[in-house]
Amino acid sequence: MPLHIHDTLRREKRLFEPRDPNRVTLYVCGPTVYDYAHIGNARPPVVFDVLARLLRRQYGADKVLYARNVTDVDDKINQKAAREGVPIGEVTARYEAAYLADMALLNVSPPDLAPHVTDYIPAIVDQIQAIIDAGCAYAAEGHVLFDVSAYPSYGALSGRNLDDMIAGARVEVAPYKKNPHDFVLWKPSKPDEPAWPSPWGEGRPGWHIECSAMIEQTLGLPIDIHGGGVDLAFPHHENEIAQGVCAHGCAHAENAHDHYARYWMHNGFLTVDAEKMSKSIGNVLLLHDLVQSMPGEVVRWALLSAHYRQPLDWNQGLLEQSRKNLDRLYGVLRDADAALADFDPATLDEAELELAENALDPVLDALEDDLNTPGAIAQLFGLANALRDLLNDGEADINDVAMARWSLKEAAGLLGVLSLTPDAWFEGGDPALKAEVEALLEQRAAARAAKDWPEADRIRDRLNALNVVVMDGPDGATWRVKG
RNA sequence: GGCCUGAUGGCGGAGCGGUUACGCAGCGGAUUGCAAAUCCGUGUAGCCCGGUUCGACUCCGGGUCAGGCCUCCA
Repeated sequence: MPLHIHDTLRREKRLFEPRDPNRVTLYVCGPTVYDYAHIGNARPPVVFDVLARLLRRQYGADKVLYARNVTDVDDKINQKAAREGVPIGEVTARYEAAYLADMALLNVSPPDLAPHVTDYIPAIVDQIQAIIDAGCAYAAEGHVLFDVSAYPSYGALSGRNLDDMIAGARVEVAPYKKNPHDFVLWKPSKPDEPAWPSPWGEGRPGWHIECSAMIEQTLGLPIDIHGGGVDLAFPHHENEIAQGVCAHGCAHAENAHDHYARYWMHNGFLTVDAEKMSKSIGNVLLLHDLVQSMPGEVVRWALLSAHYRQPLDWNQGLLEQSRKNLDRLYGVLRDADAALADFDPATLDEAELELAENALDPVLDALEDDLNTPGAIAQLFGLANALRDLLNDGEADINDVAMARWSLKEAAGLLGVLSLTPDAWFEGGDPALKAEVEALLEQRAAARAAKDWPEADRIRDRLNALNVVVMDGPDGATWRVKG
């Protein structure tokens, strides 16, 4: 089944057809680097990382161009820098570095492009000028404002019309706006704020223009897929469309919005213990903290355990279950690796490799159905169970085991999980602990050989105190840290 | 007020007009010095009211409830 994507704008699942299969373009709104990312911020990069993996598999790694911007101009950044008394660049560099490090722990592949707003000011100024020249924006009191009345399709993405919004408006309107929903493209900076020269005076870009300008500059319009969180659909993405379309004089074109992006994908919100994350409730969970206390794959698995458009509740149960799911898969992998210790992969022939490849189909089918990651996970268990059956079958052909193991790893790679060795997963990656545990296991092996069960159990208790579970097997004991 | 989602077994969570989702947990058993892992077996669903249909968890209408956006939050 070819890839289908639920398009927010058309509100239906559509067959994905790139504009150019040799150059598939994907843009996702990235972080504003003024603080550590919270767990909700991690959902889009993980979800769209899976999409990027899928696209690369289908169109070729070098045919996909994935851009995720870094917003390094923002009032919150200015406030943070002012409060700390440091230059703005110090704040943005610090949090961008933390963001990238945390993303790496989640096994998120770096996007092909990570444009920074500060590197694209000329492109932004050019696009604003083009919008003015098209008659869709006006300068007023040092600001440049987009004139929503000049773009008839305004509201197509979020399903609103201007009349309804005016009726429901409860925000005070700036006096220089012609229409309450006109929004800022460029705004003047105070002396202590970052500023760049422009035809309208020293200032800085508004919130929405950065994305449309960087998209045009780096990917070219229209792009294939634009992604982000649902909350960005309005006003951010709505405004991006208006800017991108109008900068190209397409304000009155039929299906004008198609001149900006061909498919829109929005991930659902994340709650914490069934409540919205908010600073007033005090339940904001920082990704940076989470990845200190648990493997990144657990976080990643949890984020992928629900369909991306569904809401996801972040809670202890979800994390425990994610951990257990991964334990199960890594357990099969560990046993398979033991069975394949002396196996030479070169003995697999073409036909066998093709069979192993075909085994991925159920997983691909799920992902191609609007990125159904829970479905893909179910199929991953199918592959793991098939591998387990082979391992339990004394008669099984070792080549079949190797093929099944390959399929499982490959499928997991599409989701970006099972990237560690089973030992690294179970042993937790702490060399000091590993040395201590192995010393104790040697003593215990001696005690067991002498059938000194009380001593063996005393050692098990000591290991237990180290948060370690011992598993006695026919070839000696293996161990794992408890979840 | 406007717009938009969703409601599935003890829990998480999918697909599907008729056939086991999947995982976790539970229960019974096998195996095990103990334990873990593994294996076998097993129970539990589809918010409410109508309609369409031979047949609906799945389609349609109405209701109830929950959540989101309309405030430079992913």
